[in-house]
Amino acid sequence: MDRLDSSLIALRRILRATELFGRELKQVAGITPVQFRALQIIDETGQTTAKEISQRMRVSQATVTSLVDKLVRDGMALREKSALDRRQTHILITQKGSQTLGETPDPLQQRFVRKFSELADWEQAMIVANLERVAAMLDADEIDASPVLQTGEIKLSSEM
Amino acid sequence: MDRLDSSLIALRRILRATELFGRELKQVAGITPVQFRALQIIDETGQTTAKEISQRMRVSQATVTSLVDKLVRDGMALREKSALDRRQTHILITQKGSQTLGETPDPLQQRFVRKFSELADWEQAMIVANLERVAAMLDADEIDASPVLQTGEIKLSSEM
DNA sequence: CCATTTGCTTCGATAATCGAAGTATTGCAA
DNA sequence: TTGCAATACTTCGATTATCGAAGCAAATGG
Repeated sequence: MDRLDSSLIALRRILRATELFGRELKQVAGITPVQFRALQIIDETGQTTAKEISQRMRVSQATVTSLVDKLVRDGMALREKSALDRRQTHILITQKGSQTLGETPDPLQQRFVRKFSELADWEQAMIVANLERVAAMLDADEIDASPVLQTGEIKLSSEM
Repeated sequence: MDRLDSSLIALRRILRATELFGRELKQVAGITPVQFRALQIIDETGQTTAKEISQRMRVSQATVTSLVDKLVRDGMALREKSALDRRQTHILITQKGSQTLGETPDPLQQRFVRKFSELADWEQAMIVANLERVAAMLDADEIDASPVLQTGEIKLSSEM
């Protein structure tokens, strides 16, 4: 049972770290992790809809509306009615948005990347295998495998 | 670099799972993860102060006040002025609070515990070692090693 | 005994989140 | 074709979590 405790504590530490890095992100870059995540999705998809964001972030459309409101308010994104289906609204990233995405140093990722890179090859392989194992243990069946997440989001350059 | 991506994706999956389990907890048990965490701390310490909770959860005292307000409102906790130092307020858990703690099935922990228990001995050891390693990589230096965390909290019977 | 520190609450603000209700618009079916 | 259901989104009202600043009361140290 000792091992179980240790593993849970380690998991906690990981979660806490992401949480705290989220706050740091907010301080440093003036954007919240959630907004950052939405912006990433808008950027990736080029021309997103509220529905798309809502599905990928697994939040309600109402939430997306308020999120996009904030991005628009801050000049990071734009809304544009779709010509084809006028119920839809396309959401576009602005220059400023791209710039923010590009410049924002995600402190969590940076730290992890740095430390990870310092490891020996076999160590990296082992860590990946184990992280994936744990992820598989936690991923509930009802939850599909989409690698999207809302809190303490990790910025990934080459994202699915 | 592929490994880095894999590890980041796995990390994400872990974070997302905890996030979603947090929501489940709220639905099922009617208590939010944050409140649950506060309640755990109150329970563990027997007679906590707002300051203690604030430090362990790493949130401001103002936040703790509002958190405890909710716990008190819901009959999970009580406030009691300290006789020794009358600036302090002791925060106590109520019967209902204990009951909630005891009965609440933390879905994340349950799942993890079950899966973890199924593993072979050496696998468990390896996972612990690797999780701890990752935790160490993410734990910023400024952050002390206390295994406390606020979001997607994992319930631990024999904590710390 | 006064000034400072400490512990906590109050106030006002913001973000994230939801469900329900409302507004267009599309699309299918009779 | 007309009309009703489904779809896409917003608005509204509510809740939680969170903070900083300001306030109040008690302790403590000169």
